[in-house]
Amino acid sequence: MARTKREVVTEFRCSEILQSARRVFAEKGFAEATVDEIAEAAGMAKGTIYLYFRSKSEIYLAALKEDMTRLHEETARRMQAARSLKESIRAFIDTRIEYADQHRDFCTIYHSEITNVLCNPAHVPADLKELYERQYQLLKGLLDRGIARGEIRGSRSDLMASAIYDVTRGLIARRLLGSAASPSKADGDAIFDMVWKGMGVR
Amino acid sequence: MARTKREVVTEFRCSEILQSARRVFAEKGFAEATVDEIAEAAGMAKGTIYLYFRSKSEIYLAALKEDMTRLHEETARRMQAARSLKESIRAFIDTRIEYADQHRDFCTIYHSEITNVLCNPAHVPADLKELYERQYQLLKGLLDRGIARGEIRGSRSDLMASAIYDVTRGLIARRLLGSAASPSKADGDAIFDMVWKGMGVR
Amino acid sequence: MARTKREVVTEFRCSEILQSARRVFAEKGFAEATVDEIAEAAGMAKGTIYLYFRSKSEIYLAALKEDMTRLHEETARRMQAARSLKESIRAFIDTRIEYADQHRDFCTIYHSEITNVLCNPAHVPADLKELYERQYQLLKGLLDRGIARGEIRGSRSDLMASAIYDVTRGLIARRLLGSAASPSKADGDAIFDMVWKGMGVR
Amino acid sequence: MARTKREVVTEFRCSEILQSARRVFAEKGFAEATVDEIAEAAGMAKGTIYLYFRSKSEIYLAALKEDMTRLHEETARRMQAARSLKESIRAFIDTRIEYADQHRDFCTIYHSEITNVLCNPAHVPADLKELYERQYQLLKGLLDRGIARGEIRGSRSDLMASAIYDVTRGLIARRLLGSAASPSKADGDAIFDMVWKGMGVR
DNA sequence: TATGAATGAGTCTTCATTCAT
DNA sequence: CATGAATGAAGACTCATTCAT
Repeated sequence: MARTKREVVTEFRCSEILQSARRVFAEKGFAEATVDEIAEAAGMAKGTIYLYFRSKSEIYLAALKEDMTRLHEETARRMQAARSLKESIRAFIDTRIEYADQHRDFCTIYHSEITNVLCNPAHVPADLKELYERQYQLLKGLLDRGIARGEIRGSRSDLMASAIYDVTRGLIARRLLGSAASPSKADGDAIFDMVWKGMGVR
Repeated sequence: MARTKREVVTEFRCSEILQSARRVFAEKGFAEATVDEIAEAAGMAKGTIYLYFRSKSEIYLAALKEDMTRLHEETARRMQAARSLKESIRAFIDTRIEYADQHRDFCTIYHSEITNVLCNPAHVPADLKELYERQYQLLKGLLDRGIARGEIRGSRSDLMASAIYDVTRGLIARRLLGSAASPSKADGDAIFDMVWKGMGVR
Repeated sequence: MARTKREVVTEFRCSEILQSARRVFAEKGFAEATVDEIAEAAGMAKGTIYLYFRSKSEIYLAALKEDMTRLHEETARRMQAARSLKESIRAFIDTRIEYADQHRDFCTIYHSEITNVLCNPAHVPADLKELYERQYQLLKGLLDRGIARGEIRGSRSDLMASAIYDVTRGLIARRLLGSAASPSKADGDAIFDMVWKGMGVR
Repeated sequence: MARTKREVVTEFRCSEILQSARRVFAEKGFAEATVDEIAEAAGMAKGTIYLYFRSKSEIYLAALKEDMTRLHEETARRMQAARSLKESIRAFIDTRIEYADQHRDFCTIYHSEITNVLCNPAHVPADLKELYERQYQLLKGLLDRGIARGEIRGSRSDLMASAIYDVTRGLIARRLLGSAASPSKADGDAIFDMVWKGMGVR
């Protein structure tokens, strides 16, 4: 039970740090952010940070990983709850838009980093790549099944999955910017409509 | 005329520097790249770099701007040469895929930076934002005209333009990764097919 | 009597700490050793260390002092038990070789520190210097008496004492290294033989 | 020729740095010395130091190595110039005493470090160990030849060499301390006398 | 008394930028 | 114009020491 208490404290500290780190990284980017700033944002001394994380990189990665995992889980959950191919794709798009609206800092970091997954894969740790890949497979697997069942006419499930992913990602980025003042529902509708038609269903 | 000679030399030096800078920035990213490396890659002394550019940032921005301008011009030229809405969109996609295949370094940098245009607009200089905006308007204007002419059914030209942009961008990123071994023609076809259907033409 | 109990506990704790400290300091040297390591080696929390010692330095010094005192006492005891000048010098050498074989950690620290007594006397606390001086006087006094009695021809008891001390010290250092696989007896014999002849006795 | 000029400057800078480093390291020891202090002592900015040396350790080692090499060369030269075994040993002792009187900083560092060669050989770079070994071999080789020629009676040339080395080292250390106000000649005489008699010559 | 989380001063090292040659 | 040595500000990380529990 004493063990549990320590664990609770540790977890709390870590999440405080990660929360502050997200803010700072989102605002400044990885390179410009300093550990001092993160510590100050978290209301603790720099040394304390190093009790919970080994390095600045580790903080960054941990923050990203935590959020990506949450996003993945939520996306997967809602896609599984869907009754049809259509609903499932819709769930993918909606989950992400909503998550982005609720975790703006995460999205800023995420979009920067995902660019690197694609552009400099050598510098990206394996577990992050895997998290990215899993998201993609969520869609690709769905589309493959749709193709197998004859629901979708096309053959390039890879490009379709990527396209859905990319369009959603772009929409979110623009919403973050504030340029898209439209309600998420309207944007999601429009995006989905395009995607759905683009897939040439039935 | 003496003036002209100097200008020619200056221009030549600048382009040498920018060329090397692209290589280095593409490989290491902005933060990890050092001016020393750029100088060495350009075969000149570090001090010389500062005769032509005021700072590391300025080099970065100049390289990016030059390429974006070229890409924009080429895209605009080929879109104007197109005979129809369909051909014009196809031209947008193809130009970019081809340009990316020929200027891999640029694309790596470009994708990183465009993410920032969207995510941290405050840190991005106005002229870069404008270049980005112009690309987007190339598409949006086209679509608006298509809608006005009744060729396209939908109403959200903004989202359509973004979607075309994003899907193309995503495709290019994946091709850079080498994952897309397929010929650019096939990928372009597939992407265009989706986009075209997604727009609900006629 | 309650007082005594506390004292016993305190003494026990201190000696636990000093024992671990010796191991750590011997392995890493003063600067590289951390209080954390000492605490861990002693099986207690870092804070506990500070209940018994004011600082890392103090631990170091206490460990050294304790051992030097013991060594001094043992040396003095055996020298006093000796029947002759010859036996007495032999006792000095043998005691030290044996002590070193039994307390390797101490010797490592001791040799490092004694160097400083000689090289940077300003940084060495007075009581340590005094302990060093006492060892030296043990020899010097003996030799002075030998000279007075006409047993030794030479006049520089200071240099003789130092030489005996230094040769013994060097031998021990090399034995610690493991390079001297020869039995301590043989090494002691050889050293003593040189020293004895070198003193020009009779 | 331009090449030569740069080399000259580099060499000059390095020697400035090493000179200051010797002072600082001698006074504070390796761990307590800071690169800032060395830079200040050398009258240059901290960054400049790093143009010539990769790390604090490298400076330390370079300073030590340079001096040890010089000392070794001088010792070897004077021993070779000697006409007899006796003169040769005398040359060993005298060279070192004189060198120490002229390079007090070096000696302080040297004695600290040599202790580590013996106590923590694992932490000492190979080239330093080799320099130490060479000094020892200078003596041992000499003694082996003396034994072979029947000039020396004993058999333990290893212990004799060590003893000569250790006695000299101890004398120097004490002279550094200022405690030995006697002229180097007198001290050298006395030491040599002991050593010579101790060896049991003829 | 014992703990170990928290602190923050202190250090090495890097690198964009300047400037004397 | 070109050079590259010099600068020094800035930042990641460590660890002796403290103190609330």
